[in-house]
Amino acid sequence: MKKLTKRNENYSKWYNEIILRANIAEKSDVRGCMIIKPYGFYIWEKIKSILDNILKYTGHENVYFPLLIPKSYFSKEYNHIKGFAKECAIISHYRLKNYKNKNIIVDKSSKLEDELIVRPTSETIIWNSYKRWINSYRDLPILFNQWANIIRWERRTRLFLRTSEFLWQEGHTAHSTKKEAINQAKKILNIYTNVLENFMAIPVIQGIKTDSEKFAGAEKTYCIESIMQDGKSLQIATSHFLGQNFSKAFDVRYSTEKGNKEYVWATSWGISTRLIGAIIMTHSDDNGLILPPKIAPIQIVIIPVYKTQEQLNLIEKLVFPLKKFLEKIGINIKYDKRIYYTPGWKFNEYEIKGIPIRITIGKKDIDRGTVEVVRRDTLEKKYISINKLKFLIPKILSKIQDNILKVALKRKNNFLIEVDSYEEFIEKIKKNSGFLFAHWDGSSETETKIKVETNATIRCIPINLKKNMGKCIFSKNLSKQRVLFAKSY
RNA sequence: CGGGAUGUAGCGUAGUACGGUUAUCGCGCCUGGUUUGGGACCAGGAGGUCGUAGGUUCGAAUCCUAUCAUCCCGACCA
Repeated sequence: MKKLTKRNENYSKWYNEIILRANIAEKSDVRGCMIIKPYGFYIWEKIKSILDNILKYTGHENVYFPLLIPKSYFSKEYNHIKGFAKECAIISHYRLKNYKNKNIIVDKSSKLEDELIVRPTSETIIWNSYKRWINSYRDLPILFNQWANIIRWERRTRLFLRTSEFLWQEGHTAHSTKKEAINQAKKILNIYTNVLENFMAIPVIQGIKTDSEKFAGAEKTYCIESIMQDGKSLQIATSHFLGQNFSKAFDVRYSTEKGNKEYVWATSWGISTRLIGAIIMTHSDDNGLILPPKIAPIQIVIIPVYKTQEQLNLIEKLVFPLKKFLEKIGINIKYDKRIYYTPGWKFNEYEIKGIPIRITIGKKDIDRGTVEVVRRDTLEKKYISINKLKFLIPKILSKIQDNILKVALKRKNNFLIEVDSYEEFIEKIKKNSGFLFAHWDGSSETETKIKVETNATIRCIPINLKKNMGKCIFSKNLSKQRVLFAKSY
């Protein structure tokens, strides 16, 4: 097997190769849809279980709504469907028939009167139910979450970053006050930030989308953006304050304590399998994937090096108790004694897969009472005495977790550049230099012109970065604060 | 939807200008043996309706027509 394409030679080729070679996913015969393989799906399951626990702990409940949505529901919220109309899959028939021999055709007599839309997101079908479930202030808040797949008919797709079908989590909440709904949207943004930074080691920037970039149907879209190694921005999560748009469209009112009828306030929010793309592009290097220990399906791999059965027996006398001990404290270990692959082959294989720690044990080690321990993030090789090993392993795992966050954080800060002239802006954006932090006059016209001329968009109006007055780099008009421009995935 | 290109084994490919034995090579796969501390080696083996359909011809991967699919560039993209 040959080496991976290097990142600085062809970043997107490197990205595609790493997914195939690490056995995370592959393209399917269905255009724009991918097959997520066990190793990749395990990463998704880890992310899912971490977030799911936090959501449950903070009072959210999981539900499941149908995949298919009657077309008529969509027409109730015009702004919302406008954003999705061009990428909806429609079910118009429900039966096949055998034409001649093996030629299967659609049975035209099975045409549906009210066609069904494969969900691009579930606001409409969920709000149709909220109408029946919400009558009183006592019914609120409703904090529902759904783990599901959705379809958006994308013209151009990339594994994990933009696929026609993807897996996600969509939260849909209903509240009695505007303030509570806004707080909910912000709270979710913080939960996402926590999962990203503390578990996936991906440093992020919290912000608000401009009108042109916000979710169709939302009053305000909060978002999380992250910068990838190549200097392009990736939208990682969104949390929408929907105002009363859906409650008005679906006529969802509740009786207040005083007996008045009020429309309820809403939020929706989601993260998707796109996060797997973010992990790859945040942490990995030219040797392959680098996974944060907290979400790695396998945290440690042990590779025996042996010539005879007697040697293998000696090795296993050490390996089995160690494996048992570490598994007991919640560490996932793989012991790979396959004889038909050489140790050298395995070293490369597990490097591509990004397994945080590799332990090699051979006759030499047994004689010396040590094993060889290699960290995936630094590729640093150490010999550690067998006695100390079981206590040091958890420490090394947490060091790796900290270190890759630190590296990513440093890169993010280097990519964050203040720019005060349009000339400099154009020059930097040509080189994909990351987030350009520049003054903007707040108008959609300026935003569009900059986009047309430079291909850069306003990724967000940051929440936590300093605010000061200035002049718009494009129009020279007054600007209240700097915003983040970047090229994005 | 506009412009360009490509379809040959699981993957990557040679062969196509100018039609002519049994369609080339590498990786991977299977069997046996030797190996095993950074992608081992030797020997043998399996695997193809050359995207699909039609046409021209004594003869088509190669020429013609249609069709399908994919990729790239653009447009579009909460």
